[in-house]
Amino acid sequence: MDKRKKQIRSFEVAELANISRSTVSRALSGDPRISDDTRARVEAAAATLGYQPNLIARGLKNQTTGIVGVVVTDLDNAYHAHALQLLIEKLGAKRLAPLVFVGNTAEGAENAIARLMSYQVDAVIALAAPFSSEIVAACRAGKKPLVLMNRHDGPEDVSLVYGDSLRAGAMVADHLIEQGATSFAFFAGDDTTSISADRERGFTDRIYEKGFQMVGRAASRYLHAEALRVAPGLLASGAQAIFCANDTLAFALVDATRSAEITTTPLIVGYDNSALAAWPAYSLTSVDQNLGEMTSVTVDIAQTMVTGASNKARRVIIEPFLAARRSTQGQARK
Amino acid sequence: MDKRKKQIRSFEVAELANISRSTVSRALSGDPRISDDTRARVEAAAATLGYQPNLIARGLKNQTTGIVGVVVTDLDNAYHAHALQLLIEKLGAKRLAPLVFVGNTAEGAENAIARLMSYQVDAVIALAAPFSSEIVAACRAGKKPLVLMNRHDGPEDVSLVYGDSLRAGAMVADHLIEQGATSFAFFAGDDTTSISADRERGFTDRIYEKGFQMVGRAASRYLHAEALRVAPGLLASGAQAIFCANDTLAFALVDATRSAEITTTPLIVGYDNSALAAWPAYSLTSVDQNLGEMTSVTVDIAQTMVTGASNKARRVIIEPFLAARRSTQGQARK
DNA sequence: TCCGGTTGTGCACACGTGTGAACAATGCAT
DNA sequence: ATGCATTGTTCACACGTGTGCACAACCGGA
Repeated sequence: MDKRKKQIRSFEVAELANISRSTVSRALSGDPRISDDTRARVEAAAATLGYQPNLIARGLKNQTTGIVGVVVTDLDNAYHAHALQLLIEKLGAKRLAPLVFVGNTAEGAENAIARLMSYQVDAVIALAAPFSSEIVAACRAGKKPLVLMNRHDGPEDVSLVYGDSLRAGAMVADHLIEQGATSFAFFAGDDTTSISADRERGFTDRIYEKGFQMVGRAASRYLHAEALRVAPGLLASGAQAIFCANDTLAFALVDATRSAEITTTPLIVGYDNSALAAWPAYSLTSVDQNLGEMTSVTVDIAQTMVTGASNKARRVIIEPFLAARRSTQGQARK
Repeated sequence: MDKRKKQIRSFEVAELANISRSTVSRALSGDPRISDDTRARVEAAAATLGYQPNLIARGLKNQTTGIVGVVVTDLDNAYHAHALQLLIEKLGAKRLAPLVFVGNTAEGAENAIARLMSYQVDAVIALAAPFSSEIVAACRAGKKPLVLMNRHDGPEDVSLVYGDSLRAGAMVADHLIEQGATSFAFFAGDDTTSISADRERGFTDRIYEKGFQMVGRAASRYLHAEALRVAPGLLASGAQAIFCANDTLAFALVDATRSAEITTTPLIVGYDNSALAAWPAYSLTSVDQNLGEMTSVTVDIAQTMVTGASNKARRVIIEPFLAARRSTQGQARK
């Protein structure tokens, strides 16, 4: 209807303060050449009019928008959803705005990246994106800094932030050996990234190093239903302790132990320490990747690149820790 | 380093095609006044150069950015996370870009909205935002259309999309009565929105209408740990069937029945039909709000307002349905 | 009075795009 | 040959902002 009621611009502020538009800009940006009383007058005028600068126009002029593209896949996975939340919160705290795209479908991914670049984002954060090669190419073409979360391989010019999967695998092995287990198995995921493979390698290397044997292995996509079908075969291996590449797999495995008729329940360890792991229904021992620190470091890197303080790609490894719960207390679970 | 390698603009395309810049713009936007062969030439040039229009500049000129602000709270709640994922996907399918803000902290909320408006979003979608009054005020001041998801009250000029909680409550009551229950209880949430209250009213009204009695009631925030502390008191009421305002509450209630020493486990119904409800560990009967349709309608409304096809606020009620599982099969659970 | 320095402000341009209006070219009828 | 409609293209401006440069005002010293 009366949509033509104009948005208030810096011009209106200048008019009210009896001053030129450029002085308004300088006063609000803290230019030292502006006298204190005119600055006060400008600020008063801006406040009464409720002036908010148009960040689109500013972005066009300054060639920097304050927008960070975030590419994420599979938000059904609680771990990714939590990471996204932390990213959004921490970007917001640094006055960066996240433009989020979900790239599940392969065709949508290509498209999403193109649109993301069209919006002149200052940086791109990709979270567990399987199609990262296109992203890398697009960011390189557009000269945009790129941070990959949860991947440990990539070209020289992209930043990497990821958990120390090898060390985590070793930690889990030590913990299970301490609890008295002597035969072991691994429940793998189907990552296109090699995250699952690293967890497995760190685990098995330590097992062998300590003189024990791996007696079973299975793999499944990170879907509860599918993992549930695969689980009985893994349980049949008779392993006393099973390390799962992911909490979802671990929950399915626990569910399988309940429905199947087995004499002894193995010790079970998951990965991601999702909220559900702490619930009494599972009380699952799980590796915590320290997502809080991981996301903090990620946005720090992104911001550093944006402000131009440095454009050197960095790679940071985050140390995980183990949240031990009932699922690895051999005696308590008879 | 060599960051001064210029981004290719429409000017470069025009240069390559031996044509003026405005003709490039018209050719790509499908203006019928452009001859077919020049259009083909322009498209070829754009393709070889990999031209992607600068949406920031376009947004400034057209006064419409294609960006939709999404405000969400509490992404830890799997239900919200899932809704956000669907919103992002469906906005993407309509070529709208979601700028996401999390407004958990009250101080951050005010700030987030201001920045959101500064980015000249075309519309705002608020998902279960408790601080909606500020959002309404900001959108009204900025003349931006606003869609509230999962709220059934609001001013005349904002659109509302929400599930029919009263009907869902009645459906649950009918289902439990069918299963043979004769005494009932309700486990309430602490919504600032009145969603939980509606679910309760629809439920109890039907219970009374059928001549039965409510014998218990408890309330908790939507946190597993807190709900777990409250649950035993509710179980002590001896109700044969308990309807929970939320799956999280229901899961806690189920956990409580396991740890406590009770002779008969009540029938339990949750709300949201989260992924976990289908897992065998709980197999929880739950109300499905039909999030797919809800989010579709929401982005449809947003898009309609953006394209200017209509600026009349709409309110749409989504019909829920019941996913019945083992938790309400009286005989199977002895 | 003139000059040079300091301090505060305004003019005009640029960012990359879309679009109304003007204009060149062509065909057709008078 | 001239007027007129049609078709394809270009010119010039606007969107709202930041900023280099010029410039006004003022002061102190010669």
